[in-house]
Amino acid sequence: MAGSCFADRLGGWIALTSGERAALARLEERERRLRRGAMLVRENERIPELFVLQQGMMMSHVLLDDGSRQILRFHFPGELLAMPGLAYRESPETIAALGDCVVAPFDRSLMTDLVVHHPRLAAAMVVIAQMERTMSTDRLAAIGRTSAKARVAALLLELRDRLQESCGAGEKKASFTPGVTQEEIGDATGLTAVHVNRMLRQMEEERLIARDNGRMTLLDEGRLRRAASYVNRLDGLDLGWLPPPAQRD
Amino acid sequence: MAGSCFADRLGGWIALTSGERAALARLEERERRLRRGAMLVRENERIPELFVLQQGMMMSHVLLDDGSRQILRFHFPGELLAMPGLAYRESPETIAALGDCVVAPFDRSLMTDLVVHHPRLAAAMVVIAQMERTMSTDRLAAIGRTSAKARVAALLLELRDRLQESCGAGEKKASFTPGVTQEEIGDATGLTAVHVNRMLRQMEEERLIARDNGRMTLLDEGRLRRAASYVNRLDGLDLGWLPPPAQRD
DNA sequence: CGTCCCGTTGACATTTATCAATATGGGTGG
DNA sequence: CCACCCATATTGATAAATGTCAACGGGACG
Repeated sequence: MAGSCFADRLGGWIALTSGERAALARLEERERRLRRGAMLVRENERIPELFVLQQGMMMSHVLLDDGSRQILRFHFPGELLAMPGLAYRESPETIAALGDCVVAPFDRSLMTDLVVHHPRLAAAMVVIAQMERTMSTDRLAAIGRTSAKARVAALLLELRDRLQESCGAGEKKASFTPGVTQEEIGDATGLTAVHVNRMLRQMEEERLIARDNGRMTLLDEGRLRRAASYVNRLDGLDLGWLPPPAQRD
Repeated sequence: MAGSCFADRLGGWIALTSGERAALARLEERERRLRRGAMLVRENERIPELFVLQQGMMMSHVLLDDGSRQILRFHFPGELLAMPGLAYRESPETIAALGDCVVAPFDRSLMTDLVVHHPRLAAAMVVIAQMERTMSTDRLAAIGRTSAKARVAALLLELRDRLQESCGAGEKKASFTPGVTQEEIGDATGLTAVHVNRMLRQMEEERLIARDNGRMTLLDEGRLRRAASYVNRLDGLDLGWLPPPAQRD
């Protein structure tokens, strides 16, 4: 029975006790399937539950008055969804499936139990929130102050790194399938689909990337990384302050 | 003595027990004064401690290779600084004083104690992190998908709202002193100082705002709010899932 | 076999940046 | 008190980056 996607991801950072694993498994007792394009949570609507993404890729976005869309974050298996529900009555963002997905819905009250009985997991929630905040501010700086090409490059690197992490792959592969359209890349980077296309072509001509069908290969990752001033926020963690696991386990 | 700036702010959202107040007071036992322009934490350097901002206004920013700057967030009294230190070994951002400031430094280990002995405060940390993430994504959407005028308007509204909250003021005043230069507004909104100036002038001509010396007055807040599609993220909180206070208090 | 979504390309428009010059005002040393 | 100086604000002329509109192709899928 699958264990827990979220526990598997956390387990990559800290050694979980069996008691902690049991508590996390409770978050994923139910499951819900979503078709490509389905909305899980809608902007400005009440947030009934939180979710663990088990399979597939999703995104959070907002729609502006003029109909344009800003994608705030892509989500990969093992991540928690709708976390703003821990602060707000209504969702500040829409969460939708990029492809067919499976999510596990759970009630906020389970989070209450977690915080009370498993302080170390509570601390892990704080850590995750800080990581997400940092990735969000990285994107902010990219959109505010870097060129179109740099933004696209940064997004490609981020997608590659997060894709690989969620697959639990060992070493980094230069080749991967982004799984997002050029329009989605544009909505994530604050560009138009047309301009994203031109930037990809330009990067192809400069031998920074190669494309074949939906597949993409990073030909010169060092140069790409510098051009984008990209930092992988899945690295460089320091969890030394986390408390020891709860005693009762 | 002095109590705790952070506790005072938290107290606006949840009724703190005396035990909780005592725990929070430990975060502010030391104090450090900063002059305008002083750096508290530098990008890519080790994060020695966390801080509570007690007096003055600060900002977090990053510097790009080409020398340009992106301001990620403004900080007001009662806020926690350097929270990414809970996840990363090295700071992803620089934190600097916009004017003369007082901060209280404290060790990460105090956060560990807090999480273990005061689950409700641990939950509050998660809530704060979600609020900051949401404000950050609001800015992201503004920079990615709205006009220069809308971004400036949104920033003015945000500064006003947060300034007032930190002063514990009751009703909203239309008139306030932003306390930031046009260049800083530009670096926060992804614009140049020159263009910020033009946008302010234009908003003045349209009778959206009035300026007198450093003071600014929002003449038509409704229109401004719509033009910026601004939402005040200090409102709309739902903390219903927070656990009860620890028993030993 | 049609249709729709996605990618691609060109011509042109618009927004915003860049560069340069001029105020303005407060602070500082003489 | 005065002369100067620095940071900030303001304005105009021009350039660069990116958006908009329009058209076309290919592949997936019903």
